[in-house]
Amino acid sequence: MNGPAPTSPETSFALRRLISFAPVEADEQVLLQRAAGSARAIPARREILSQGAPIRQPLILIDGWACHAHMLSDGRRQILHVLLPGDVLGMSSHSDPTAPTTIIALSNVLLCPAPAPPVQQAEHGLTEAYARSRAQDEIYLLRHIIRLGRLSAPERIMDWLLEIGERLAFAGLGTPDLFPFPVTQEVIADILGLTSVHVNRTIQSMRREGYLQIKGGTVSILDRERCVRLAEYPQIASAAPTGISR
Amino acid sequence: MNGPAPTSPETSFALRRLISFAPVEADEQVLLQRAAGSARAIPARREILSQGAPIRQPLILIDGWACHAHMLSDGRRQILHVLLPGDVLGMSSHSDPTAPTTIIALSNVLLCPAPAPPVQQAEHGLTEAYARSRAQDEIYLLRHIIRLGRLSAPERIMDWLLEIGERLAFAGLGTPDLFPFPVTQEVIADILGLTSVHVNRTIQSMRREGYLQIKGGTVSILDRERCVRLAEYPQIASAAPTGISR
DNA sequence: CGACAAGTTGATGTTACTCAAAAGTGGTGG
DNA sequence: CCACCACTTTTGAGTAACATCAACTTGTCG
Repeated sequence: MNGPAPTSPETSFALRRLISFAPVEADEQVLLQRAAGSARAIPARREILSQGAPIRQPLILIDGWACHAHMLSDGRRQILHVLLPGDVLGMSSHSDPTAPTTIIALSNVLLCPAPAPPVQQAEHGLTEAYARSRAQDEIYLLRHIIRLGRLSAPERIMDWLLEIGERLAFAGLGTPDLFPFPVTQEVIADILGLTSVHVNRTIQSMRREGYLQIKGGTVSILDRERCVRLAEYPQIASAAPTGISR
Repeated sequence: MNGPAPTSPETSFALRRLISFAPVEADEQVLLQRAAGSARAIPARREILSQGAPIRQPLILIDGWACHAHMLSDGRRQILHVLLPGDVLGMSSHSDPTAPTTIIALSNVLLCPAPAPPVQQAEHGLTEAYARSRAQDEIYLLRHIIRLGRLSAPERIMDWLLEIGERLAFAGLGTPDLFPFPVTQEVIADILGLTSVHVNRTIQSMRREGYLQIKGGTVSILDRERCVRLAEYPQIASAAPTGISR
C-alpha cells in the first residue's frame, strides 16, 4: 500500500535512522544489515516484552509501530512511548536488565536482534549510535511529560503528531508534513491521556480549521506554520532562546 | 532544624543511596567521599544547568532538592523530574552531551562532581552504580507519565508522595511514612500538572479523611495501606502479576 | 451480505481551572 | 516586642475542559 516494493526497502529505512546518529563503520553496517535480514514478524497487538521479564537481548524495530504500555487494574491504559522503525528496544547499560514496562506491537512489526558493536570503543560507531538513540528517547520521554502535564488536548495532539512526523521523516518514512499513520484514535487517546471521544472531536475541529487532515492511514500537515504555533513545538536545530535573565 | 550535626551526615546519606545500587570498591568509595567533601553550595531557585548547554561533567546531589523544569512561553511550567540527595545529574553515555532540560535548585543544595570510575569495567563498582541509578531514573520518568496521563488529582498526589517517601528512605533521609518535605504546593502543582489551588483542596481532603498529614515541612503517611490502595502504587519488590493472557 | 471495528454525534456529568481575596507564616529591622 | 514585608496557604464563586454513557454511522474484510 505504501510503495512499489514492500519487501526489502523498509530494512534500510530503519537502519538509516540508527546510522544517522553517529558514523558507523562499514563492518558494523554489515552486521546491522545481516541482523535486519533475520528479522522476525510479530502480529499487531502481540506482546513483545513483558514488564519485569529479563531482557535476553536488545532489539531493533525494523518495520511497523510498537509501544511501551501500562495497564491499571481498572482497565485504564497509558501508552508511555511509541516505537518507530529504527528504534532500539531494551538497550541497557547495566547488567541483568529487566524490562521496565510491557512492550506491545501496535501494528504488524518486524524485529531483529541489535548486534553488539564489534569494538567496545566509546565515542565511535555503533556504540555511540546506540547511546545517542537512547539519549534521544529520553528527550522524547521528557517532552511527553510536558505534553501530559501542561498542554491542552489540541496542543497535545498537535505536538505529538509533529513529533511523530519528524521521527518518521528522520527514518525516511514520509516527510514531516505527510506520513503514514497506522493507529486508531483510541490509541492516540491512550498515548495522550485523553478519551477517544475527545480525541475525535478535537481532531475534527483541527481538521475543520484547516490545520491538518487524517485520512486513509495518512496524516497531512496542511499549515505547518500554524500547527507549530498551536503546539509551541520546539524547532528542530534552532538556538534555544530560553535565557531567563535574573 | 533537621538533626543534631548539620555538617557531615548528609554527605554519607547521599552516597549511601548511590552505593546501594552496586557493590562499590573501597577505593571508589574514597573517591566519592573526597568528591563529596568538595561539594559546593547553591541557593534555592538558582539554575544549575541550562537546557542545551554542554555538560562539563556529571554531578552528584549531596543535599537538598532540585528538579528538571521546562517553561512554556505563556508562563506555564512543568517540572519533569525531582532530584533528591544521592541522585546523579548529567550522566550520559555518549560523547559531547548537552543538557536535555534546565535543572534548578528547589531548596539550597550541595553539589559535587561525580568521580569517574577508576576502572572502566562494566558490571562492577561505580560504573554499574551509575548505570543502575540512571535506569532507575528512567523508571521514575515512566511512572510520572502514567501519573500525568491516567491518574486523577488525588491519585497523582498520593502516588507521587509515596514515591518521594520511598526514594528519601532509600537515601536514609526519613522513613517511607515520615520524611522531610521542603517544597511548596505550587511546586507540587507544577510537578503533577495541576494548579496550586487544586493541590491545596485535594491535600486538605486527604488530610480530613485521615490519609496523611503535611505540616512544618514534614509528610506523615498515616494510613499506608489505604494510601497505597488509593494510588495503585506498585509494591516494592513484589512479583508482577501483569500477565494478560491472550 | 453480514459482522466487527473504528469513527461520529448528542446529552449530561465531573473534574479541575480561573479569578479574586482573605488569612496564616516566617523573617527582618526598628 | 511589634510592625512590616513577602510568600504561602486557604476559601469562595463561577467557568471551561474533558469524561461518560449511549446510540448511530461508516468503513473494512471475509
